[in-house]
Amino acid sequence: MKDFESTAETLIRSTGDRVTGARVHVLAVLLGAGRALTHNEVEARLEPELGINRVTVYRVLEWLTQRNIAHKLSGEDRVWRFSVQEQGHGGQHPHFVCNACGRVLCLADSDESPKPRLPVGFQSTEMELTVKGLCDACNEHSRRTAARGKK
Amino acid sequence: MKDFESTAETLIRSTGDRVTGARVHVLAVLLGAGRALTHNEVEARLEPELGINRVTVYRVLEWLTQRNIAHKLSGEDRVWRFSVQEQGHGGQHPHFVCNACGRVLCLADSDESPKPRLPVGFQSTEMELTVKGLCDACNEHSRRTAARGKK
DNA sequence: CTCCAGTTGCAACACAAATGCATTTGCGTG
DNA sequence: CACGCAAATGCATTTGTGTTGCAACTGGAG
Ligand SMILES: [Mn+2]
Ligand SMILES: [Mn+2]
Ligand SMILES: [Zn+2]
Ligand SMILES: [Zn+2]
Repeated sequence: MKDFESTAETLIRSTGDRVTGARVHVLAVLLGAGRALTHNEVEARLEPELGINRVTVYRVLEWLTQRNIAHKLSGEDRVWRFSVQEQGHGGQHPHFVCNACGRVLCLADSDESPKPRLPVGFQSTEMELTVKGLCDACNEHSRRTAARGKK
Repeated sequence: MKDFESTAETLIRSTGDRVTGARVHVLAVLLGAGRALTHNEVEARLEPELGINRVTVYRVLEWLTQRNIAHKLSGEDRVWRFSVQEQGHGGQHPHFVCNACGRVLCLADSDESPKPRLPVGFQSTEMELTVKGLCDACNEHSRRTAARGKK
């Protein structure tokens, strides 16, 4: 908890921009999440007595993205998800989305480059890979359900 | 035009469901587009005198997706885009998004499978690859602008 | 031609995200 | 430490996409 807040403060201070309560608390939430969070999930994890406004959370998340402290990604549910830029993950890295619970997380960079053929005149600058499937929890759950059915 | 409409009618009739004006016209628009269109783009290309309702367009696009005549994909702008399922493109295929004009189109399937490493307990069922860059038109445009700047 | 399940139109709704503007605050300066 | 002000925030309102409930309409089977 407190640990995430001090890490957050350091990261924010390093940008040269203002260190505000909202920024520290929002970033601390992201640091402690271990996965990509929606705006709503971030807001739900902020203690209510902090009185941080909904719009402020939006703006802080946007600011974190611009400063490359976090990155945002769009999902099938038309909702932005934000995740801290973990070290070891390059600027571009694949993501995983659980088809059952919707969890989203960043994956380690794979060395390979698929590079599909583009039409003539087209030029590629970046690439985004999303892997879909079942996360550990949902996988375990479905395994157990199947076993129970067999009995 | 008329050609797309008859193709559309054939495709729709083959589903066994009702062949309605809205379905024929919406599908004809998609067939003539050559790229993925948003709901708004589809609506804009429908002649106003047809009097096809906004909600109907949504429902037709959804129906086309369920019947695998079209497929929908989510973009960074939180807007669904619909594209006819072209033959030669498998159920899963990569997509291209132009960073300048936002054009979205389907790419031919690449034979390679990148398969990034997943955390333990995770299971992958499908994968989505999006290539970003400049389309032919925007590429040409930026090339010309650069040349003019040099002069 | 008749009938009715499937389809459509319309109004209202849901909900993430953005915007305008007044108020507050972090922090550099003296 | 108090001051000043650009940056940040809170609040109300708006925007944009997509959805839902329900009454009216219609494609096409019989
Ligand atoms: Mn990521
Ligand atoms: Mn496609
Ligand atoms: Zn899951
Ligand atoms: Zn373009």
